Amino acid sequence: MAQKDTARCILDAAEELFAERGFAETSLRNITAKAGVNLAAVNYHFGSKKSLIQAVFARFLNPFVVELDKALNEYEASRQNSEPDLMSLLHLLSMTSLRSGADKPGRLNIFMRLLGLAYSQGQGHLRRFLRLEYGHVFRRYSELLSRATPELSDEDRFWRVHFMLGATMFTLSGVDSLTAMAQHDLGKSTSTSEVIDLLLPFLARGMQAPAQSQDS
Amino acid sequence: MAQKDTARCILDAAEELFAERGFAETSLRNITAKAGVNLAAVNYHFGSKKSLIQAVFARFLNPFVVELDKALNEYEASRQNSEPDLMSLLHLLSMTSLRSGADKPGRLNIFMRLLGLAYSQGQGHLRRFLRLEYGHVFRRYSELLSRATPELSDEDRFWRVHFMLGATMFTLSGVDSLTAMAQHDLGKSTSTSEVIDLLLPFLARGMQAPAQSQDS
DNA sequence: AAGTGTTTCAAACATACGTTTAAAACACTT
DNA sequence: AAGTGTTTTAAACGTATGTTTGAAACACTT
Repeated sequence: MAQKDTARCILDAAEELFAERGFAETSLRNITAKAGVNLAAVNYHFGSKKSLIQAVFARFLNPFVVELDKALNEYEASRQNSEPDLMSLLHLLSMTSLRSGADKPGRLNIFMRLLGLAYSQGQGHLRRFLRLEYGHVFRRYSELLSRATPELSDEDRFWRVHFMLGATMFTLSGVDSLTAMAQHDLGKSTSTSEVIDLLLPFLARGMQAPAQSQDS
Repeated sequence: MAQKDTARCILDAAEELFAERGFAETSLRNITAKAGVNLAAVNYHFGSKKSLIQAVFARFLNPFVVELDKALNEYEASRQNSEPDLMSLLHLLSMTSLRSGADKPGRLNIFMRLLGLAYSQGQGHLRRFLRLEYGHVFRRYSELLSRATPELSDEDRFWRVHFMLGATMFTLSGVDSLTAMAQHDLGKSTSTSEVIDLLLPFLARGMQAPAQSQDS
């Protein structure tokens, strides 16, 4: 399994194991055993475990931000005279995400789970890394999102963006377990892109809920 | 800080540290130091670190399910002739959650994080433990939720319930990081119950989005 | 006050971890 | 084929972890 490229084998194994068990619960020995490489290879190729974690993210995220940037360029060009629309922005993001993980099935799921772990587990270095490395594109998207929801206060928008993020991360990171449950409970299987089709209207409607003023 | 009851001191310290850093990243030495008790006390009183984690979990969940069951009794009694209403059901759940963790801030936070781990760990026995021990109350709530959203297909409802679950778990489990970000970005601090007040309309609106039929 | 069961304590235990090392194996130019 | 820079390897290092131990301290009945 290893012959091709040691660093790549390590990334593949690490990606899978991190998603299964979390960061702290996955040892370098687990990773190198699964990858079929020597224990020292991780430190040789990546320097440290921390850097390996960041590299796993970077491998997914680098192509993703390029794609997203391109998609945003097209989007802004095609809408130069009209304000951005929420549903189309969400659709743009989902399309870009699906396309970015397309080389390996389940990579989007894995990445979402990793992102969730990065938020929920300690890993302060990861959040700093993400913010520093990819902050620009996210801020650009965020700007469009603001213009697509001018009726929201900054506070409302901030929180609702994270509500969306939570719903999306949870759903996509656990899409395998969830589709299995859906299959069992409803007798109907659902693909990832179908799940996203169900998700987007939910998000858009939640986002567009009336602002929290005084109301029963 | 310890004199009163060693086991309780350990639970308090563990709860706080787990919430701050996660489980694997918190050592028994961290916990016992903070609790002001001897290192061996954890193993003496709880048997193992795993059992301590479950004990932290049970301390929140046992009163919670009792409270939820009571709240559902009252709810059903007061609405014997009318069908349940979505927003009031969500409100009931949030009130019960907040009340259950009211004696110490951050308790709801760690419970949500535990729940997230139970979901993200595909084969964790924690998840089976939950389903077996507390499944009845959750199934009862789920039944009411179905009656509150009769316009949804079983499939739509299944997925949207999990969208809600994801948004809620992510938000509340990371409420400390998120409020810190909000404080930094907006200069405004937000309490947990205020976050929930922002969350519920988002969830309710998403839940009530038009069903996904044939539409642009 | 002696006796008894419980709780605390300092110390040690075994294990697992991330990382380093120095030699060996390899790849590739000259 | 020798030389050179890169990669792989087995072994060891230092540290931190969860857990166990046996004696001391305590609480409480008799």
